[in-house]
Amino acid sequence: MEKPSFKRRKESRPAEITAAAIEEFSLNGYESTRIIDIARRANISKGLLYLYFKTKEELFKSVIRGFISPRIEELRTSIEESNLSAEKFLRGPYLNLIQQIPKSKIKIIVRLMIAEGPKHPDLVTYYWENVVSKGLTLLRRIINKGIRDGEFNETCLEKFPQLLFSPVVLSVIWTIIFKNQQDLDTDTMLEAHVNLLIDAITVNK
Amino acid sequence: MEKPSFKRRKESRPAEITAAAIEEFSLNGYESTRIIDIARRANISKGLLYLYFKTKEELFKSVIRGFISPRIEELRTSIEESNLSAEKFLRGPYLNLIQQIPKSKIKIIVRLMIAEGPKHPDLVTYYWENVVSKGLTLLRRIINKGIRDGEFNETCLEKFPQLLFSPVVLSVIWTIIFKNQQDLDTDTMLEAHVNLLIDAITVNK
DNA sequence: TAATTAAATGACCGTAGGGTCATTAGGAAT
DNA sequence: ATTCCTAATGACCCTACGGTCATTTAATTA
Repeated sequence: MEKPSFKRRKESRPAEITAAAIEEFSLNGYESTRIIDIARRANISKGLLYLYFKTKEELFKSVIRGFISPRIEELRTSIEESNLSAEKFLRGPYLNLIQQIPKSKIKIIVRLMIAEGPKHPDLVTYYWENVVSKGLTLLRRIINKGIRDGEFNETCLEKFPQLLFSPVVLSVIWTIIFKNQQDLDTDTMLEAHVNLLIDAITVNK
Repeated sequence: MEKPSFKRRKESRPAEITAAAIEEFSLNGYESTRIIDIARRANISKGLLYLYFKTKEELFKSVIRGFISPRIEELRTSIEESNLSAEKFLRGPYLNLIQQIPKSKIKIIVRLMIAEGPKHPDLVTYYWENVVSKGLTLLRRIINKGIRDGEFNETCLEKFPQLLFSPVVLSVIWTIIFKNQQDLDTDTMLEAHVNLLIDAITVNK
């Protein structure tokens, strides 16, 4: 086992820096995070960080984008590769996916988008195009399939697929803000929500 | 019409300062808001602001509390003073109340709590005790009334009253972040949501 | 092993902004 | 009118931090 040389590792630096940065940004938000803290966490000097990232803002954007991008294909394939009925899909893979979110680091992104979004409009655009609008489209596709197949009634869920997702947003925010006040069993709550909505839109037998 | 004297108005200063502060904080969040900007908006000098508020942090907390408190009685009375059936209450006063939220300035508070909460835990405690836990209790009361009266099935909504509220959270965040990407008809969406949930939990005839 | 390259350092700079305080001036009392 | 009190001012202090750059030092080449 060789002890790591802390010198001359041009290739691995950017990844180490962004990894350190997401930790720090998630702890303190954008403004309160100091470059020197990120550098120290990455075991490098401040100057070296500026060799790889021109400004704090550029580093921030790079962090957000790098964090979101890997998740997107994951989401798309999970949705597209299934041949389940709409109801089975919602109760299975979809429920499973949204149950992961409040436990994953994605919630950091949600908080940062809310807190810093208004000051970084191009980040919002990126997030919209790569996550939100794609997600909405996929949800809408599922609902429509259910309607076509006679499983679901004509429903306003097709107009507002957000309603399928809204408790995820609440869960994420809850776990960020109120974890010291009251725990929330997000797994059970999200399952309950999916059940309720399916009950509401399923064609009566 | 007398032109206002900008001198010696000890009584009205604090209110003027907090009014200016909420504007600035809602524009930029806590860290990025400069004291001098708040002072200028209130037409006073920086020194005078510090005569009424010892620190930026104290001013911030005062702003949040001052903004929330007036809404609380409003909420409580709206809920307690009604003798409607549970279903009628949800479709009427409750829907009406939540439809106001994404259009009101309350969303500023939501954003600030998410962005700054982790750094101001006593504010979170205040918000929890005065808004969230009270709201949950009241919602649970309505659901239970519906069950007792035979309107609703035994339902997990009683365990997770948050589900009745979650699209409000989504709406608020949506209107803050994505207003430049895509408008959301929150009135219609919230109505659709209440309808769906009531459909799901109403006892079959 | 000497020369060369570029990765890495950290002292330093400039500025922004929270907070202070000596001074000014409005208004009340006599 | 004179005196006094205190609301109000804004110049100033000080620290924090984003960003720079001359210098050092690890690897590479000959």
